Order: sequence, then C-alpha cells, then structure tokens
Amino acid sequence: MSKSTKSATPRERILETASELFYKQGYRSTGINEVIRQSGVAKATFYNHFPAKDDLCLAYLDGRSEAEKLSITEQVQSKRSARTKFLAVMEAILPWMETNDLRGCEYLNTVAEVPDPDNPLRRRGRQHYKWLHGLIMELAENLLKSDPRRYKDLDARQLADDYMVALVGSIALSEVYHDTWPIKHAITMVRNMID
Amino acid sequence: MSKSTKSATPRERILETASELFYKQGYRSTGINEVIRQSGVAKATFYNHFPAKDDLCLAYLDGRSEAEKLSITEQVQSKRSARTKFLAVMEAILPWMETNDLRGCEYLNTVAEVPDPDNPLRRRGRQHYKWLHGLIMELAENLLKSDPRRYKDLDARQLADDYMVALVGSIALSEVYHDTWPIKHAITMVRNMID
DNA sequence: AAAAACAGACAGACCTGTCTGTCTTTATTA
DNA sequence: TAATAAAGACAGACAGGTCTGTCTGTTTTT
Repeated sequence: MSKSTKSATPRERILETASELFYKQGYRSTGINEVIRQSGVAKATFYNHFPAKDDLCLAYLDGRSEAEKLSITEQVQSKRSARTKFLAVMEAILPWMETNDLRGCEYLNTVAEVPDPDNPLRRRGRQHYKWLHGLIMELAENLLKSDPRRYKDLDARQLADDYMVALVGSIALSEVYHDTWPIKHAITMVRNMID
Repeated sequence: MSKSTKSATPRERILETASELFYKQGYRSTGINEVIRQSGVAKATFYNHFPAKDDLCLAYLDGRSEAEKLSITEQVQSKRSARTKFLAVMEAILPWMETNDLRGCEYLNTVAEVPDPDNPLRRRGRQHYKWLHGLIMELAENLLKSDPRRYKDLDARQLADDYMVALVGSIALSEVYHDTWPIKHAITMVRNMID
C-alpha cells in the first residue's frame, strides 16, 4: 500500500491506486486483486463501491478528465493574450507527457483495448476530446477576433481541427518513439499556424 | 474455421486468423484457444510453429508491416509527379482506415497494451514508423528538388515531421471519434503544407 | 446499535503452455 | 513402383495459474 493514500477514504484509495495502475499497465493487464492489495482494501469493500471492474475504469477516466480539464483551464487562464492562451494548450502537453513517463493519453490507450465503439469507456474518450476541441475552437475564435486584420485569412474551425490533429498526433507519436520530439515539433507547428 | 483459410498451410492459417483477431479485439483480449479453434489447428501444431503467444504477435506485426510497406510503395510508385507521390501516402490512409472499420493502427493499439518501451512488440512499432518517416522524408526531398524555386522556403526534414504528426494524429483521432473526418482533414493539411 | 471496512476463502471461468497418443502426409529407399 | 521411415498435423486432456465476482464472518468506526 502506498503511503500517500493511507489516510484517504477507501474509495479514494481504490481510485487513486487504480488510476495509476490502469494508466501505467493498461486496463486489461491490471487485475482487481492487484488494485485491492495495493490500495489496502478488502475485496468486499471494493465491490461495495464499484459493482464491476468497468465501473472502476469509468471512474478512473472521469476522474482524470476532470483533473485535466481543470489543469488546462488554469493554464489557459494564467496567460494574458489571446495568442498565448491559444498556444497554452499545446505547450501544456510537454511537461504533462514528461511526468507521465511518455505513457501517452489514457483515452487513446483505452480505446485500443476496447474494440466496441459504443462501449461507455470509449464514449468517455470522445467526450473528453470533444471538450478539448471545443476549448481550442473557442481560443481560436478569440484569437481571430483579437486582430481580425492580421488573421483575416484564417478560419477558426479549420484552425481548431489542425490543432487537434497535431496535438493528438504528437502525443501518440511520442508514445511510440518514447521521445518528446514529436511534441516539441507540434508546438512549433501550432505556432506556425498563426504566425 | 473460416473458409478462405482452409487450403493454406497450418502456419498461414494461424497467422491469418491471429492477425484478424489481434487487430479487431486487441492482443490481450484474444486467447490462444480462440486462435486455435478458429484456424482449425491442433494446439501442438500451434506451439510447434510459435513457441509463445508473443512470437505470434511479433509475426502478426511483421506481416502487416511488410504488407503495408508494399501497399504504400506501390501507391507511391503509381503516381507521376513528385507532388502526387508526396501526397499519395496520406491519401492512402483513408481507404485503408475505412476497410478496417476505423480500428486504427495496429502499432498504436499494441503500444497501448504493452507498457515496457523496450519490449520487442513495441520496437516493431518504432521500426515501422521510422520506415514511414524515412519514406516521407525521401518524398519531401524529391518534391523540393523538383521545383527548388517554388519550394525554397520549405525544409524537407521539417516537412516530413509535420507530415508524420498529421498522419498519426488523424489515424488516432479517427479511431477515437469513429469517424473519418480527421483523416480527410489531414489530407488537406498535408496539401496546404506544400501549396 | 448500525453501518462500513476488514480478511480471506471460494466458485467458476479462462488463461498459457505441456503432454500423450493417433492419423496423415511426405520423403527415402529397395 | 512399392514399401517403409520420418515428420508433421490432428484431437484433446491436463496442469498450474490468474481472472472476476460472491460470500461468510470479524472488527472497526460512527
């Protein structure tokens, strides 16, 4: 059992442990027993909080989604100009990926393990990316409005789509290469889109 | 047992069945017994050809890599100009993805299931993407050489990196959204890089 | 006292990989 | 060409382990 989770409630301990294990090892590679052992919780307690393993995975994805939304929103708000706000999302990927041992995106990884596109676990991935897409779209619109003359040749929708493709591509490629160059490269790509 | 694989050798039947199952369901979700049953082969025969499940997965990845290299090379060679050759790779992704039920890239999907970056299964993914990167680099250099005046502001290395990020991003996003728009979008992205 | 967490045995299914033994195909030699 | 030897494929039981999820009973907390 890890020390940091000792004082939390059983549910929190389970979720924290599972989040770490699911992310690092993958969903199917991580057994319930391992989660239980490592979070120092009784099996009955676990099944009292989560009726099935899938529910735990949903809670894991939802938890990380909320955390990431918060983190990204904060980093965008900390910037002044429409331009730096626009760039902030892509720039936030690099430190995030580095602290994650280049394990990539939890949604991309989960999608790979769940073939059925209608599975709730996969819906969560779509939801999260749709939120991100919406945010970037908004930031793009604000950027274009901030200096209409300069950006008169750009389209917010197009810009946001470009952004998403570059962002996701850099995350996936960095995981494959186990190297951060794709993310660093994507940062300049996004910069070049607007400069 | 599927009909089409009836006359092939046992090894071929195994590999063909496994390739389909691993790709559609994922590596860990597919059991050896399922492969054996569906390919109509005895268990001893299977283990005679593949010492362990991982070896089968390696053969699957290698097989698909060779097939894709061949397919892409053919499609590039079928084009006339340096420009259309350059675009051909990205354009080939759309029909490939559509015939694959938008299940995405076998290497990206396998990477998600294998946490250790040094695992041979993950090396295969890197290998394949390095080959693709090399090909695109080559096509970019030829493009730039074909009209140095027009493309004087472009750099082949930069172009190839942009290309890779857009290509991988569009594959991963299409899988997440279960929709081809990211690929269609990436085609215009790549076009805009050089026009 | 009631609710929740603990510990852990257990069921039943599935997993990979081994093993025994029979049958079919192929290769070699008379 | 015909007999025989060798190799490989077949069928499937089996071992040993892991998986999810259930259940019983005890202890702690509220």
